[in-house]
Amino acid sequence: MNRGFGDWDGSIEDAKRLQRQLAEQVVLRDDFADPPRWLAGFDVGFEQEGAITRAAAVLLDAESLLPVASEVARVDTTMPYVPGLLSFRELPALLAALDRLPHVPDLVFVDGQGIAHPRRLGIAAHFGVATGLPAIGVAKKVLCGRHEAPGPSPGDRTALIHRGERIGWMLRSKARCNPLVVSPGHRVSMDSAVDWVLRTLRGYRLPEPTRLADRIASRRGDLLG
DNA sequence: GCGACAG
DNA sequence: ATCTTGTCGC
Repeated sequence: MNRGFGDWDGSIEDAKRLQRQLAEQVVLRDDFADPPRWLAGFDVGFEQEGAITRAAAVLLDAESLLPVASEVARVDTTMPYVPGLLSFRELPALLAALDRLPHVPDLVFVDGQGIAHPRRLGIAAHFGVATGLPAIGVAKKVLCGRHEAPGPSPGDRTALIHRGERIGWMLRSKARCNPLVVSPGHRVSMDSAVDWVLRTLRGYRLPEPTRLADRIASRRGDLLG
């Protein structure tokens, strides 16, 4: 394919048109190695007052959840942050980081929404369609949709609904912590999306793939501590 | 028209 | 996202 932006002309309106077009290509069924061998987590941070976009990619062994590699890619920031168009700002850096990993992951976790998006193409879904890789979106806040508050225990969840459609889950990953917004991105079912987030938790609010990528992208240190 | 609004 | 230490609550 290209780089994930097809024939986008650079305008806001055309970006939305492309999102609706790419959203039609999203696959919401489980279609990845069973069991997956390699997992990967992705997140973005910024340097120089936002002039540079820094993407972090961490590869983990699916069985042990231990990181086996981590890469950082820096690219010039081109677009401003616009709610609903996040991927147009961050996807280029994420793809650059992906290219640096020593192995192609079997399942990817991206910090942000999957299909829990106004046009069903959050950054995790865009990443999935652009790369063809199975992806799950793990966000810290809701972009759109309504929901009931999930119970207090880890694992408790409620449905996130937008315009009558089921678009994701509100998941309590850890006691006394705000719930996560989990939604499938590509080649992953609604149920597997939450199951995999739960299976990769390590006592923190965020699942390991995203938690580790977060630390690196935000310049807090390496894979230790 | 008004408020909300991933990172 | 980012600027940033201690502090309140469980």
